[in-house]
Amino acid sequence: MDRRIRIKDIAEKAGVSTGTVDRVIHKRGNVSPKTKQKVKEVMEELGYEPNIIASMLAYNRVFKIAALLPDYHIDPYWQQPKIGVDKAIESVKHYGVEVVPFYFNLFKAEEFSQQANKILEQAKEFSGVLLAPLFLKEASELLKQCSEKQIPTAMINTNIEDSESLCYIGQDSYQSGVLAGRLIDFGCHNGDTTLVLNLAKGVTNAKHLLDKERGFRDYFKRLPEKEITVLKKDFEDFADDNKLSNFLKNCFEQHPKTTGIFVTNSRAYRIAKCLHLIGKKEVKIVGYDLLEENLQYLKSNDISFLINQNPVQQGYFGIMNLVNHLLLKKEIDPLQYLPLDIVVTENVEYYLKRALEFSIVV
Amino acid sequence: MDRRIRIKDIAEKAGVSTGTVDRVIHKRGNVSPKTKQKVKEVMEELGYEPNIIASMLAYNRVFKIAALLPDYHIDPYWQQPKIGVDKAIESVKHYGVEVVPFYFNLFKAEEFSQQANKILEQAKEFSGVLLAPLFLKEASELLKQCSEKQIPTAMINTNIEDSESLCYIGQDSYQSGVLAGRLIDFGCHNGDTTLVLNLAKGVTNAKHLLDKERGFRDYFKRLPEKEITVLKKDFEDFADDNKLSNFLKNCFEQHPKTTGIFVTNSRAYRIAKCLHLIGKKEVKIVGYDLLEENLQYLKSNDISFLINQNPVQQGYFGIMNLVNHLLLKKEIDPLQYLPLDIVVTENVEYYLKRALEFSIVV
DNA sequence: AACCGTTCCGTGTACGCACACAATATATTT
DNA sequence: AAATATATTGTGTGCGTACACGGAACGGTT
Repeated sequence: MDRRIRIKDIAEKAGVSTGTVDRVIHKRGNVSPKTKQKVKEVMEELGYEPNIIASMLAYNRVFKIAALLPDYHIDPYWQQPKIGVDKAIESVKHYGVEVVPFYFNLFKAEEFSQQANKILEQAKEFSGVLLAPLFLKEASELLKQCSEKQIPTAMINTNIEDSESLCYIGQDSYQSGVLAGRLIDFGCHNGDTTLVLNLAKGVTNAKHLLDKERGFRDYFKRLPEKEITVLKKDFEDFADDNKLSNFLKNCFEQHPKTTGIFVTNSRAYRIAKCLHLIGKKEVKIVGYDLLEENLQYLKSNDISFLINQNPVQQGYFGIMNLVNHLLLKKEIDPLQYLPLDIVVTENVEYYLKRALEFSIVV
Repeated sequence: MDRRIRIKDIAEKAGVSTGTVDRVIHKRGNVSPKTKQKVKEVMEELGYEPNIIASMLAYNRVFKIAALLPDYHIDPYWQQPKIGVDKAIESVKHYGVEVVPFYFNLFKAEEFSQQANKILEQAKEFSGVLLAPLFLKEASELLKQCSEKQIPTAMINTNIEDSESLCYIGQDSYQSGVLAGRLIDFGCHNGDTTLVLNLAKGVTNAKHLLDKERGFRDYFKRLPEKEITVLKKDFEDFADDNKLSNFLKNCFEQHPKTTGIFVTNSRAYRIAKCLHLIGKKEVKIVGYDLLEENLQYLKSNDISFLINQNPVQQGYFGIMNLVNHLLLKKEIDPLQYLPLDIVVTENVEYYLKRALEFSIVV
């Protein structure tokens, strides 16, 4: 009855061959302006929509995508984007998509560059690149090179603005800071102090961390009824119980009215543990990410809230956007903010389950 | 090199024709036990995985799915699952999937039955049924009939347990009640009263509403440090400002220490409006769903929290699960709880955006 | 041995598109 | 005007699978 329009139908109606229609569709040139016009008209009139299935079958080529991500042996957080990437591969392997992972130590910019160069060396191999551009300078360079070579790139976790990247998938750092403010606020009283804590090696003034802090401060600035002091601290030796405990003790001595701590990355569990050690139980902690270590303390109510960065989805959508762009020629939204999920004991289970089962396949 | 194994490869290695392999794969019979065994062995050995793309192209048949949903003109909430359904259609239309909607008045069980019968009449047409089984008795009947006719069904919004349905996609009602308890608790003090309010026409003792209430009560039962009184009320004339306001006024007179109201469906905005009218500003409201009407009051802080039921995803995954089952023969998880998103002013934007852009296509 | 009915199996075509190659038309040069 | 280059168009094959059709093999009956 109302079967779908095929290339053949267009060809017949336009009085040309399917080859010519094909050339018009794929802009392969070698078509006279007149027939090109005619074909386009007929396509418009009949409302042609390509049959992707048949297209894919005939296309018969492998798309290789490079994925440049932090080594998840070094930071467990990065297992999660990898899970998402794997799910995506599973979903689209029928389309002949392959993903080649490249890992770097997330504390070493030079390793990032090294792996980036590896990718660039075999650039002809790759139809797209997924990356976590943790290092501004080094990542910008890679993005530039890819752009020159016409290789689309998708960024996750960290956004490098004004880059030529196809898209960024991740969270709105500023707004996640604002949200953290709101969450800390639930346990705050007038005159309290609250601490923004960055636990990281090396003084990483990464933009997304600064944005979080700014959002956090802005939340409290906009609060008319309460006066809250916001302090910002960095601490590098977060892996050492003693040092971290002492650091925290010091903080409380200097600022005894500290009632909330906002940990700007996934290491809130370190704080929860050390607060336990030094016997501070009433301090509210807000942190990021559903790591196993964090979940324990969330369940025991030592961590009040976790903000979920949806890392699995970041990996999944990163690949999917590249595929949609490359195979389906879809328009890609350059800025794709994922939701800022508020996670408490009562709803954590479902986020974990989703992260594992997440697969929309087809 | 390591190209994928085709039917042809198996045929050659097994010393038979592709037709025979095809018969084995599709269990069409007419294959001697011996060759059948041989073919299976070779498939196993070579690790055959069907090329879905080619399969779909050759299959060349239309899958019709019936979607039995409440009429969204009567309750705006139901626009959202429809959006999800439409997105799903968009994603899989290339596979020859068609969805035929059937709408019923969500306040009239007999309309549900009526539309269900329409579907059953043309049962041979449909390869699957998506439904929101709002009415236990009527829906059970439909599910039974479909099961007998071997038509897979997917349920959203409301779960009918022990039915023969392929899957349920929605939220865990009980746990969403628990979560609501936690959220109301943020603004509660010892000795306060809190109100569970069901705004619906007809005394719908739907199971999922009872579950919500039970979860809510259980949350407060488990609270050692506070003593909170939980009241449950139904009110039918929720569309009438005056009646609802009077009803609320009455409640506050009888229970002056009421500090929180848990609205068990998407009509929290009605309460927010009437609290405004009667000049009660300090009462916390927790409700469901990101309806336009609710969002206004969320932004003005008259509603404290909204729990997102992910209605768009319900529709989307409902269709997708049927497609995965029918086309890809995937194993389907019979119980798929979606996350219980806690929505506040600071993160609402991203949930709205996701609902609109949500589409994983491919 | 001829006939018939099963059971079993191979061949061929279609699905809609991509692309290589062949074929024709048109322009340019000699 | 012929020869050659170039632009334009048509044809055919392959992608991997599904399925209809027809043929071969086999067993049993007369």
